[in-house]
Amino acid sequence: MVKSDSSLETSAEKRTTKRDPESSRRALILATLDTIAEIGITDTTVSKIIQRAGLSRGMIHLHFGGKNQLLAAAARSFGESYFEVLDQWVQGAGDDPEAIITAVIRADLSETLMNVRSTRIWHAFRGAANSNEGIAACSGTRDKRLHYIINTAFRQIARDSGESEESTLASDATFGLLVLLEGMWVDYLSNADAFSRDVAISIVRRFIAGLFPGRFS
Amino acid sequence: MVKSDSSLETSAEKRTTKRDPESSRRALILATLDTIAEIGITDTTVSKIIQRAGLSRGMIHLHFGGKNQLLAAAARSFGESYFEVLDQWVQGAGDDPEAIITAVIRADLSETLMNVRSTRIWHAFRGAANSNEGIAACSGTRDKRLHYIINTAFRQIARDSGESEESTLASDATFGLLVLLEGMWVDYLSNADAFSRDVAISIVRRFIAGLFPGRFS
DNA sequence: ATCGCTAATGGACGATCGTCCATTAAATAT
DNA sequence: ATATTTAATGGACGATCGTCCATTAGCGAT
Repeated sequence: MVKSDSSLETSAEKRTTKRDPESSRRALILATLDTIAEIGITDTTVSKIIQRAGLSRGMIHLHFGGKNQLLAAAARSFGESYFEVLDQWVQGAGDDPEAIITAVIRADLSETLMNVRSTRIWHAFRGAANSNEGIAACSGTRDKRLHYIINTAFRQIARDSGESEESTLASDATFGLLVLLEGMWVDYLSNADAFSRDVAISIVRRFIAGLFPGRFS
Repeated sequence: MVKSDSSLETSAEKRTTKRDPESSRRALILATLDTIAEIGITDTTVSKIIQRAGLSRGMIHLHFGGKNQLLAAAARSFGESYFEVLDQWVQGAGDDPEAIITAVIRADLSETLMNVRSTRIWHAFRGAANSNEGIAACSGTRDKRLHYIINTAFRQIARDSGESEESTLASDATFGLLVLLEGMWVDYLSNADAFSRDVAISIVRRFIAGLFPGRFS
């Protein structure tokens, strides 16, 4: 009711009228993420954010209640965007667990998800999670979701390979893959130019192949 | 001449007189690192640092020229401390390259090097490296040194295994190990309680074992 | 046309930021 | 004992921080 009120609504996007709180919220979150990516979370101030968004000072307090809550909302939005893309790759992989794992790896290391902007933002939120509970919550949520997707697939692979359901193989593979992907993001962050996605994918797959002989070619 | 001036000098450490610039510098760096570990680099201010160090405001400008230079000095000090410990483990491993790799893994994942304080500090400096050149320089230095140690050992292992000197095996193993260790630090940072050093070591060794059949048991 | 609601504005506020410097005090040299 | 040197002090400074609120302005309802 907040969204689809006006009589006629064009297909693409809203008309740019002066009163659009939803649009303002999105603009503030986007400006926050861009500012963090560009100058770091330490130098991301209220003034810089509203300047980039082209809005007035009071908007942050009005729509989010304060800077910290805006940061938390931005972290949540960023995490959701990540899974929107990831889920698409996973759904495209079908039901085969090996294909799912491959899709997760390819997605996580793709230009769409792993780039200068996103690695900087993610790194910043990771650090801020220690002192901002809102950020910590959604940071943990992302980890849990990713963990679940990967672990489910590995457990099925282990089961298909004759391992007992509760074998440590699946949990070891899950842990190793998550750590490897996290490390890739850090490596990309500190040296994006020298980073090769193909090599990265190859390395990750070779690690998994060591745990599941015959799989992951 | 600044250090060994006074006539008699006790063996252990300096007397705690009121004038000791070297001691003041160390106190400021230590207070900086502790503050970053405790409340994050974003909230680490000049006031908090000098309060923790028990010194006066002017000391930072006097000894380092400003806050940014103090941060850079703290990053350098932190990196040096890391290698002091790592080098000890490596030297204790002797000349066997496989033992050297094992030592690097055990050292990097040891309580001494990987703990709540150090992972928080390292994560903060990684993020700050994007906007502070001094930090970026010493951050890159650490990576280069670690890369060199690991790569040298892997190349020798590859050579002993009959691979050609310039095979990609060694560089792949180096890349994979570094990424894995970096990922472990991130994983520890976001969930120190659930982290198991033994499992971590096992995972890392299993990855390497997949690249060098018969080695790393 | 008027009213009511609320998104939006932008300046005021006290607090705190990092820097700088006049001053004090401790150690050394004369 | 006195002078010189320099580590150390702590307050002043303007800038900027995040928050808040009195006010304006856009939109639907009456």
